[in-house]
Amino acid sequence: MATLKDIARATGLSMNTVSRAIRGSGYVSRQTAELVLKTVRELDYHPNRAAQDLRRRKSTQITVVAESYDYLHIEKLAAIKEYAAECGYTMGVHFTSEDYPQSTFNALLPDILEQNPAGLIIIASSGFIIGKVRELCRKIPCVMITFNGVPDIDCVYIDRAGGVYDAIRYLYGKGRRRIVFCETFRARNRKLGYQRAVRELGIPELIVSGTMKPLSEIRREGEQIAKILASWDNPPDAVQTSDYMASGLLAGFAAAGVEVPRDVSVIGFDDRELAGMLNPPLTTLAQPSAEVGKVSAQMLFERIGGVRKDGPPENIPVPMRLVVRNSA
Amino acid sequence: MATLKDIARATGLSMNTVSRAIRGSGYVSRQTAELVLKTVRELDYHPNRAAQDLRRRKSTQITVVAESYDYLHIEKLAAIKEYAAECGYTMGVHFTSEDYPQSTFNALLPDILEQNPAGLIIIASSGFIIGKVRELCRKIPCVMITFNGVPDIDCVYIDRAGGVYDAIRYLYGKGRRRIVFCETFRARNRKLGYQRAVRELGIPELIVSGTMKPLSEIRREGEQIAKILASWDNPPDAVQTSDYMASGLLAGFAAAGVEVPRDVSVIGFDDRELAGMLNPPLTTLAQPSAEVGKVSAQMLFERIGGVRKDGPPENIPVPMRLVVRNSA
DNA sequence: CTGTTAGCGCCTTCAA
DNA sequence: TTGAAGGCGCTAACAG
Repeated sequence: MATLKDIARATGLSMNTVSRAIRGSGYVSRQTAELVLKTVRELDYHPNRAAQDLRRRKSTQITVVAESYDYLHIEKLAAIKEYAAECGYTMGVHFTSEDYPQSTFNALLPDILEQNPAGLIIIASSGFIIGKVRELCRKIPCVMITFNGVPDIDCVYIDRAGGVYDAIRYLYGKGRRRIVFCETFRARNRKLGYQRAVRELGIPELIVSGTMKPLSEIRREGEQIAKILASWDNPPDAVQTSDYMASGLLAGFAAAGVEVPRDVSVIGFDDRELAGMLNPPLTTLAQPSAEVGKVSAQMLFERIGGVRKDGPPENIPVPMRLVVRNSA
Repeated sequence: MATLKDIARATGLSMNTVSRAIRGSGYVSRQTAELVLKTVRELDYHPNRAAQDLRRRKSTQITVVAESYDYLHIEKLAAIKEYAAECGYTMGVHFTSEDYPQSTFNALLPDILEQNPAGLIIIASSGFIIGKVRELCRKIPCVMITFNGVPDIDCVYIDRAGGVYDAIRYLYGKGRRRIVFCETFRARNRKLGYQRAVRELGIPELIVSGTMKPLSEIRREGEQIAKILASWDNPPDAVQTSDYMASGLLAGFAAAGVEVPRDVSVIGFDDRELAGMLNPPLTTLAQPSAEVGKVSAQMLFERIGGVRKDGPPENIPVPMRLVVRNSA
């Protein structure tokens, strides 16, 4: 790879002049500048970021750490990368994953610190990692993407409670009065939104608990739950639950001769890829993944840029969007 | 952040001795080493990778470029990262995406080169990008993850033809004789595998073409195709197609009173998240995403490590796996 | 076993 | 408008 020195030699100028010409900063005659730029192109010169960073004493890379690898993460990564690129930064990525035992957050930390990133975005919700980040953010700007707000850490989270609240009101607006909330893994926030809505609307609180089984069994469980719901003396006219569970509910309702959405409406949660492919296509609350990624990057660069250098931590909820398809 | 100099000052040793002690390379007395390591911990010192790389004249970062952001990419990224970490490398990520117009491959190139990565893994299949990579790999080790092999470039690709070939033979083994191949976007390789299988097995070639519509309409199209297939005088007893299209077929067959898999078997392609959630759960050919990621990383590090420094380009197909669920 | 010297590629300060 | 000198954090080559 060509270096500044190569350009200097080729043009007969000093490295310094070449450097200024390339950055367009400072005083360089038009002719000199043109000569330099031409030579840069000829030698296919690209400045060395590591050297620049070293000299300027600041890194132009941010690092994203994702806990496990949810499919939806890819949209967050893309949005973060996009925003970072606009700010002139590159993005490194790490995964903490149960599939790869050496990839615990702790094991990753030295690698992350050695990279000396300008900032960190951590997608995680485990108490352990939150604790770690609490220490970490004294040394380096950190923003988390979490399930819930965390008072003393910058973080952005999806307003799951608000999303479900909206969904329940939507169902109510459609005339539904017996709305079941079918609880699944990590549904605490959603449940809160459900409860607030039914209380306000004065309709009965009907909560059914899934057994929090692994993904591969959720569908079957959903089928069974649908059959149980259908057999109630006074069956529900709507259900809110996860997309995964909803896939089972739809199959179970079909088997029980209950028609969706005529007899019962179903609203899912997440808008995973499968939602639009179910039968009928699932009305669901979409995770604003790209938005979350973008907002987290904005927060991070405010800290990095010093605009909000030492301000108090902020928590930003991002609203969900109800994607209306055919199931409700 | 603490530097080597800080450690040297704190211990009263020279920077060099400290450096050797930390790297465990060279001759350092046990006492000195212990003192250094203790101080390192106290000051929370982490070597600066940028400075190390600069001095050693080699980068310890690889870069992955992904064309668009398919959900399945996240598994490839995780596997690549894992392998890279084992080799002591970190991973930067870029996306070329239609959603973000400034993220064309060309626009990304300067950023990538400035990072001076030790190697590149490019997940893409457009002719344009392949052309670019052909130039690029003269300057820096490159491995591509593509749809098809590319003779003059290191690449790994999923053996789609072989996967479908196996699936057809599987169906034949189950007694199916009228097997339809339902063509969708980018199905050329798959079609080849289908054609080879039916030729060998001496059963009729039955190809139905989808209209390559956008994802959101594929499901509806699948429903219609299912109805058409069901109305044939001599209807098929099996269909192979994409997971997306299969979701529509299942819905359409259900509506037409055709039972899957009793009357007709359906085998999908990709094993996307939705496959296990359909009704019935879909038997499908799984993309070996993690395997592809790992193999591509292995290839790259062979080039980087010089083991295969100037050998001829290699093309490695990775076999698919038939995930048997309920639809076939 | 330990310290000194030099320099990776670049940019900032200062002087010309 | 240009150039020379110095140093970011680190390590390799060489002395001691």
